[in-house]
Amino acid sequence: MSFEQKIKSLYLDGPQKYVEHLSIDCVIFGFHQNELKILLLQPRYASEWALPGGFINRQEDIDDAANRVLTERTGLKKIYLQQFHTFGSPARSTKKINEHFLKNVGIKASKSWMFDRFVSVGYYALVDFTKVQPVKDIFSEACEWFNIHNIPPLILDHEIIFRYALNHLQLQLNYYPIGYNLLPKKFTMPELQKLYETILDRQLDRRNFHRKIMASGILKKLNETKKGVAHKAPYYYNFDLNKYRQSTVRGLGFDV
Amino acid sequence: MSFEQKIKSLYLDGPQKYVEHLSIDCVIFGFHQNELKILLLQPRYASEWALPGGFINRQEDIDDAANRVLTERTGLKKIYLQQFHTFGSPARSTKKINEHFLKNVGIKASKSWMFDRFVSVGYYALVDFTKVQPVKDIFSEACEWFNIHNIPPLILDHEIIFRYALNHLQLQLNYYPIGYNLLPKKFTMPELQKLYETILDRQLDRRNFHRKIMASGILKKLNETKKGVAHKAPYYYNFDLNKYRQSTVRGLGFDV
DNA sequence: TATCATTGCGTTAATATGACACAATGATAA
DNA sequence: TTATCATTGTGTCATATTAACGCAATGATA
Repeated sequence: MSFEQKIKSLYLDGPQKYVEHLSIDCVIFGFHQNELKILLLQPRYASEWALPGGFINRQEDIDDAANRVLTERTGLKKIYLQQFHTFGSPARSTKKINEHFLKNVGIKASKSWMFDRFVSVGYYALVDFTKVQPVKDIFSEACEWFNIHNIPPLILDHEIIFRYALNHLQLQLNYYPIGYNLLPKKFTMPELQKLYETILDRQLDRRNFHRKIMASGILKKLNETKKGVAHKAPYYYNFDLNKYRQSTVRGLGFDV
Repeated sequence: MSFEQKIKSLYLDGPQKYVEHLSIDCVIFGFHQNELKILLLQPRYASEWALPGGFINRQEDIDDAANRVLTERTGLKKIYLQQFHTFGSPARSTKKINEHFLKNVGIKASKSWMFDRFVSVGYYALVDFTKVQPVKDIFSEACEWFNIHNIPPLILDHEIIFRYALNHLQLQLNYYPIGYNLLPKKFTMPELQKLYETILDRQLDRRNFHRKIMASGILKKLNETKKGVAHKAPYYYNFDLNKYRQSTVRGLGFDV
């Protein structure tokens, strides 16, 4: 199917395949070089960026739909995924953006389910940055990582959605261990600490962090140090998956 | 408009007024006689009960829709309301229940938006039990309070929705003060403690509870004791609304 | 007037937390 | 080869928080 055919089919016959008025938006977090990043798409013919999103197949669970979107954008399967909020302002319509897009593509459509209001279910995902191969969708001309402190202007209420996701992630940090999904198999203590600091957006005491995280029992110290590093070489650690999954960790007392 | 007309209009012309495939479900919590209760509806011609719910007007914010549903069922306005999760299994269809209902009412409708799959946004509300006047909706023949430990069989996934709401409320207790919406203007310390114990489903030490809750500064002790009570009369308290609203209280350290 | 379950206020020991000290490490540069 | 030095691993200590429990005051009831 040609690009034009795909677009036409989506705009005109979408309701045969998808649930109308409903969409998914995903905030995909990755951690790289001590920076927390999210994956954004740039829609064609638009100046603003957008969160990766998609629609829900008529016979599909919304969680599955979110997983599908994620796999499509990152190439990863079995991703850590968490629903956090549903956004349902009546102003949530991409009518203008869609019309602008269609005009540029050269397709005429006076009516479309895509012009309607959409209620969007927000999910956030934690992924291993190094394993992601960003893939743009049919509407987009770019798919890139952005540091969470340097987000470009976003369409609609996508910035609000992102803020909600980040806040949810920060609160989550108090109740569940995090890192398994964001870090490589083995990592150093300073790396893990940086991850926590980046998410919480504040400094933590190195020594107290070590004590707390070890007391939770979710880490196993490996008999191996990082090579080729200036100064004292830190040990590698990995997660004890059994304990990791059991532990609600009762947070680590890290408040936002 | 007659009952039959209303039903016909809803089933056949609903999409003109409401957003298809989308609904609201509300878990309405009330506290009475040291018991935490929720408000349930019994749909006509059905053996199982249901959470109060409704649809979203085409130009209505979903939060407003939830507020509307709540006001309709309880008569209360400006209720404490919190979105907690969205339920989107493709199995969420009330087709059979609807067909059974229509058959009993004597209305024929082979097709209806009401037979479709619904994605439902879950809200929970905290209300002052003593001020609620339960009002049943058009589908129902009863609207009653049930102790959360004695819930009758519920339709669809409504029990799961209730469990999610309760869990969310329990977690909330760690971060925000609760009680203003669930208790009368003035109340005693044992009453407040019972509320916390009921929500958390475990006993708390009377003296430690007193100390913690007073340390948070959200209570004002009134110069008045409860009358007509056996044994030592407890003092009345009320909430210091300013401090109540400011305080995230950093929980009271009450974990689930 | 004595009883007694309940309330209000207090104490203490155990534990958790925050702030900081210091030696060990090992690549880098003199 | 050796000194330098930023960084890591581990420990200490004062303070704050928490859990567990004691005891006198209250006031309706017997």
